[in-house]
Amino acid sequence: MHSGDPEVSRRVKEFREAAKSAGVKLTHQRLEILREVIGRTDHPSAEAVYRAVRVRMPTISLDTVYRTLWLLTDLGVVTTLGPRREVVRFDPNLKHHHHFVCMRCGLVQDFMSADFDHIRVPEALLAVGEATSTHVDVRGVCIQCAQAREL
Amino acid sequence: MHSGDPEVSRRVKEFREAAKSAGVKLTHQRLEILREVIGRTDHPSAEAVYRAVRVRMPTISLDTVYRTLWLLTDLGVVTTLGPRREVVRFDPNLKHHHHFVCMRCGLVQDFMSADFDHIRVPEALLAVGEATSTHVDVRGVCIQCAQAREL
DNA sequence: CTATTTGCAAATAATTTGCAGTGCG
DNA sequence: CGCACTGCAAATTATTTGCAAATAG
Repeated sequence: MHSGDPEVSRRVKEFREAAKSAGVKLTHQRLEILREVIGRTDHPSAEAVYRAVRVRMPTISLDTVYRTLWLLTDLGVVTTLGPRREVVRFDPNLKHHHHFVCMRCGLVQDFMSADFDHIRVPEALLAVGEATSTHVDVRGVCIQCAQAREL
Repeated sequence: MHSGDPEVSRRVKEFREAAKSAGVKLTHQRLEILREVIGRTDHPSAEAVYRAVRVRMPTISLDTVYRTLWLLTDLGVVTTLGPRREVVRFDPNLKHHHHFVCMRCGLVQDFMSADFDHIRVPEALLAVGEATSTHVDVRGVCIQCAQAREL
């Protein structure tokens, strides 16, 4: 995927519109960062985006990259892999299990399911690697948060 | 789950054995930390374990909690939620997708699957919350790492 | 006894923030 | 032309490490 890619121009245009309606300025830095992150499939860290963009724009700073990536996230143009700012959390459950994750409060509840332990994976994955196990994240809203919202 | 729980004693015994065969000492601190983490289902952070253990053992330090939790992880007594030490990574793919994760090199490859988008979840989850979407993590070894291992 | 382990304090790493100058609309 | 944005440097937060004293085996 390079800069001339129609997908990239489509997403850049999408961002121009989102930026306008959010009253956000279109700076050279923001466009470069956006082009870089859209053109990648390896889920880069802020640092990795910084290194790549700096080649074309040597004066850019790492904190601008951070600020811009969070801005893009807030505008719904990109997402993050896993939750924002994760601290290490420990899990005493050694059995193969799955998670229910509450999108409101971050609750993570384990559950077992023999069906989920070995789901048949798409044929196309053979080209990526060999699958060992499958883990399902069920996202939703937990009972407590659902009740709090009803009030 | 409290200290008298048979499950806790079973796991403590398991740890005593693992510790002996690894040539690791059984300190008061380690046993308290182990009891605390085993007795919880909320996947606590090191900080949370520290706060809880400090009630019974006021002189314990946060770094001992960290060292012990990683020790327990290395001994295979507990695991972590997500990979060790995660940096934020950004994902430009806004479509509902799933991940193939290589356990060797950390590669995360997106893939689509309409089947995986809405798997029927176990009835028991109704007691936990309302499910909105399902996301599958397929763990395994990617082609590159598999080839490297063959050499 | 003596090698591990602990607690303290200082070091790191990733990320965020305050501020003065710069540039988009 | 004014307010949002940038770059720099300094602050924060989570986690790790060096070291002298404490302790398990």
